[in-house]
Amino acid sequence: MKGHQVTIKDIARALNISKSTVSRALTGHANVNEETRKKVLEMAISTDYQKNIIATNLIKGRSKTIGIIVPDFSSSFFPSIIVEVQQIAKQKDYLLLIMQSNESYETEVANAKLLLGHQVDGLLVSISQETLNFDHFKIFDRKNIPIVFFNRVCDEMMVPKVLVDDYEGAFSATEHLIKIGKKRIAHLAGPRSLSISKKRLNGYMDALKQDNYGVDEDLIIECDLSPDKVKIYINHLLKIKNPPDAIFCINDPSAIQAIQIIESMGLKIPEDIAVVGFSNDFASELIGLTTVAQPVKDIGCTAAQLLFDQIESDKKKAIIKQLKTNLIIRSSTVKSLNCNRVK
Amino acid sequence: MKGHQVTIKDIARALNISKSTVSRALTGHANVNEETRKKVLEMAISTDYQKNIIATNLIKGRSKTIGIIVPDFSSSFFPSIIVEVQQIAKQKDYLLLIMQSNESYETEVANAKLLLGHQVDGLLVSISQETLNFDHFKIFDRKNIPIVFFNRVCDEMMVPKVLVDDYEGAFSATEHLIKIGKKRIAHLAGPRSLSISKKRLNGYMDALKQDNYGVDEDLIIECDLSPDKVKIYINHLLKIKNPPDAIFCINDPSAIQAIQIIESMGLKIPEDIAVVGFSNDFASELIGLTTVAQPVKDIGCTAAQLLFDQIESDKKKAIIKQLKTNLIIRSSTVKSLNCNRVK
DNA sequence: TATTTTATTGGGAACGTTCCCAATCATTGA
DNA sequence: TCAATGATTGGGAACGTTCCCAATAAAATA
Repeated sequence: MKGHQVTIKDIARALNISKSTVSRALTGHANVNEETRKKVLEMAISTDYQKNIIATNLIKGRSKTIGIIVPDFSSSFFPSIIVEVQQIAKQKDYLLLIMQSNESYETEVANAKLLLGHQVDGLLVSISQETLNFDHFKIFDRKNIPIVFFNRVCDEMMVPKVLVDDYEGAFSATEHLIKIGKKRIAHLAGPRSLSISKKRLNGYMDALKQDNYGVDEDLIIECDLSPDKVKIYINHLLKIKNPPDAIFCINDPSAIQAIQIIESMGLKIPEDIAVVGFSNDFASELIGLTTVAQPVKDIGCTAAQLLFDQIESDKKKAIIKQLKTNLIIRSSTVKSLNCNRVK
Repeated sequence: MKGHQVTIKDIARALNISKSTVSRALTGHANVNEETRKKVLEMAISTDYQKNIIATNLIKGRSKTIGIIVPDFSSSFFPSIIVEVQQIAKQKDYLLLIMQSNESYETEVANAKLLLGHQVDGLLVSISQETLNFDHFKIFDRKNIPIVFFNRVCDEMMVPKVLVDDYEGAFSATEHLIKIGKKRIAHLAGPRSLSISKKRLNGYMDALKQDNYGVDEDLIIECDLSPDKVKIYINHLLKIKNPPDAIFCINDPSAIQAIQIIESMGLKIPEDIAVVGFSNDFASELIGLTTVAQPVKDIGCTAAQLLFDQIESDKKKAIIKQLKTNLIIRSSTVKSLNCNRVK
């Protein structure tokens, strides 16, 4: 179906000039007669000529394209970051290739290979929860294609990373639960494979220890991030002999799920059980979830900036930027606070 | 910084064979000695060889790439559709280029041109609220590059479109408000430029007329889709001399905003004012918003399918698929219904 | 008038592939 | 022994650009 696309050659033939001249006229290069240029430009418009960026990239040996691999679009977190990156890429005249790993290692590897094949000039990554092997990213490093990790990072690679202070965030969330008088604080932890899980777990445990609370292993559940599993674990937590009076969840979606389950069992939030999440997704404000806010815009900008710094400067530097989190207290931990849900 | 990428030529030189043979070995073509193939494959792996898809696309005259232009990522609606499209594209071995117009006509035009330059084999579009001129899409048609509109469509182009029954959805939403006894039902309408706005407005008006309710022009406010504006209009509606007892909003984000404003003024939902939205975003279930659900998965799949039908079959057909909506009644219109927000 | 300078142009290689066509060689059959 | 067949290979054009280098013509200088 795709008919013949107009090329520089067609314009050259039609005007009876060489393709070199047409190329010069179109790219705004010097040394082309004004009259000729005008004729070329007119012809280009009237024939719907559109330059083949692919061909240009091939000859220039760079693609003006960067890739980003994120786990999913199931909350507002990654889409928000992508919006920021997209904006910076656009302003640098780069194309952004967006890929989802769907939390699958295999898909992530396939995505990485695909991006390599498409000759990306740089890569942003937040790894899947399954990823333990990083060979597919090390290839980029070997080929000198800059790579920047954000949020879910690869510890063993010496490349720039953008993180938030997960330990500190988890610590203050737990401390908050202690301050409002909770005695048995559970933690729905993330998969052990992710360093953010470990850091948040440590923040949680250290806050408990500091206040002379014992760490009860029964109250810590490591779970993968699929919704079905979360349901099972929350239900389990509510049914143990000495159930928790608060739950600090690894992220907002699981915290929101927890709230739904807890309320459906007739328990009161926050009186019976208080809930805290992590990230401050769009939905969290609406349902009144107390959560550790991550500076999404800043994460996106910083990661993109670090990437372009490397692309443009040709030097490697394994900077680690750690951004601040911010505990936002809402009605899932403090009753009196306003909550915008339909009562 | 970007070093020399390994090419087919390098492998050929290293093994002292021709690049034709290497190409054949790598593409799995017939007529290559098993031993030679093995050597080539080994060398490819040990040198991190990655085939340049760009070059292949150039020579094959197609890009195995499709583009999608959506207004934004500010609700779950478009991301959800993209996830579906992404999945189908992947399974067809196509790359998906995701662009956002940010509700800006100019950006949309730039996006379309960029996708043309990147030689997309097809395009999916949901137009921005500013778009009144469609020349940038007609170019695709002239170049015989298939295009499919979804949700926010271009009426004047004879190409496939995927729609939901907006009229019917709005009608049943309004009817629902009438049934629960509301007398002054307002409508926060979308921008006149979008046909979905008109259809939803008509559905709203016809439902009122059918039940012998007069249409009060004071209760219909046309607004663009920016959050600030929505705030102003809702505030206005609540302050007119004879204020509404229900509001049917053009979409979920504005309905959610309406709820926030109404509650912050001390009014009760749904007793004082009932609110209905449109789309059933992720957040809507959480806050108990009654809404007209759109089948996002189906929209994404259908649109992608229609696009690939055209790409693969080479024939044009201006099918219009109209999918069913589904009114989901929650606590923003019926009090007794469960709502999962933190009380 | 002869020579240099300047403006404008065309030719052709290159980017990394694919793929057609011929070339080579060994093997088979008559 | 010779032609025919088959397997395997290499050469080279092509995709649509960019860009270097040379060619041409006109204008300026000597």
